[in-house]
Amino acid sequence: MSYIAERRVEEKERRRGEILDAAVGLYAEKGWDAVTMDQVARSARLSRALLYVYFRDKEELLYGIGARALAVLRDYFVAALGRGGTGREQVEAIGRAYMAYAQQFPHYFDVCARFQAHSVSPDPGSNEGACATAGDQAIGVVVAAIRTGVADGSIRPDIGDPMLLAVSLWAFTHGIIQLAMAKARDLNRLQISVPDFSEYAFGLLTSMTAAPKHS
Amino acid sequence: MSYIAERRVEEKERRRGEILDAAVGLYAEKGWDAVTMDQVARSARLSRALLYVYFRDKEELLYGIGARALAVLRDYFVAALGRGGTGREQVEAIGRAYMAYAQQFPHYFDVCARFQAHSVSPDPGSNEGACATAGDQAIGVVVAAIRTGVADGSIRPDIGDPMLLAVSLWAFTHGIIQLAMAKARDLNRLQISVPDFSEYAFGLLTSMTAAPKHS
DNA sequence: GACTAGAACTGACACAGTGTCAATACATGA
DNA sequence: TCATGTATTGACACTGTGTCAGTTCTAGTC
Repeated sequence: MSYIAERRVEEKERRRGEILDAAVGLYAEKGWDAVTMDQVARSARLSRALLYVYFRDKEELLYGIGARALAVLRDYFVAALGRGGTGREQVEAIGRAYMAYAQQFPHYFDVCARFQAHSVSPDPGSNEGACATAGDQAIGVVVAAIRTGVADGSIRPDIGDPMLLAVSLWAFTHGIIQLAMAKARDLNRLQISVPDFSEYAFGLLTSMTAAPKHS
Repeated sequence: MSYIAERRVEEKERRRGEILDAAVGLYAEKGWDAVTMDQVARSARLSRALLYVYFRDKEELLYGIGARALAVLRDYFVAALGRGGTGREQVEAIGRAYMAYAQQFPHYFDVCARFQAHSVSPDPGSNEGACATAGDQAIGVVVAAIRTGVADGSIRPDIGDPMLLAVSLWAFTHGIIQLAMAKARDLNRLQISVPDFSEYAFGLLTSMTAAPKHS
């Protein structure tokens, strides 16, 4: 009796995943605005109307993708934690992980950018909650690395609230990547190569948190 | 004979301006995505079809608004130049001008954010050219302030290419404002007040360019 | 093995918005 | 007055979204 119900739930979950797969694939291929629900339905081999059973509307589907994107990002951050020795190196590794992530999954970064730019709707029951949770976890990883750095002396002790620093670094790094990804053409017009810019800006960032040599 | 043609051109320009006025008003009121060409037409008191004589499509209209937005931003930057004594103070004043601008004209900042995020189409004949020009002028103001600062010793001399620093500062500041404007709710959830965050992050930025006390 | 309740699924519809075009109104100069 | 070109519009075709009544499928009941 409840075997069945259980399997039903599983299959529903699996299908939900298939829809997301299809949507992500199309997103990566042509960008979100150019993706139609009909294409998603075809790609997932089901009728368009059924999509609306699984996702209230197109935006809800985007939130579903966002939850995935942020979960992957969090995993990248966690993996970066292991790469650095000192806390400061960990923070730097997280920053580089964000850049690598954006290069590897431009469409995921695009979702992040959308969330960064637009205020999320205050509907707590939906996929948006999953986004917020994954986002909080990601920022939590940064905070942990900062705390480590302050404790081991690799980060200036006067940085104040680690959460404030974490959010600031996030904003900065996000700004770098966004500009580097979207404005390659314009940067070149200003005689700037994209890797040069990224390295330069990132160098500025890391120098910011360094503990002074002679305390 | 050419009196007439001249007046015609003027009137066309004026009407173009009226359309932009209407579009900007609606943009400020409800956000770009919710603005329809029909609303713009009604607001400017002409038929929808005529809009397409003045602007190839809705995106072209957005570029028109963008050109305005960036021109206003450039003027803010220029005005800020006069406020600071040293070059470093000028740079800081420009940053604060950007923040004030975003607060005063959220819709204009929104346009800037759109351009920051999405690559511009490579069509050189259109309004997009005006955007690029105004943008270049704005960044030029920052570069000038940085040069002043390096010359008068208020900015560290080892900052490298002023253009690189200018673009980096732009990216950082933009990142701060974007997060502060869109994520007020989330910041509060993380126990962070928006003004605190802005001041903190901005402080980090300004400390970055400071010349060392004992060179 | 029929019967049924409910879940999964779909075709067809209504609606909203964009961009286009043939046709009309208008103004100017001959 | 007419001819010519410009300004303007109503109506249309098209695309995409979200909804819903109705059909198909499936597990449980007798």
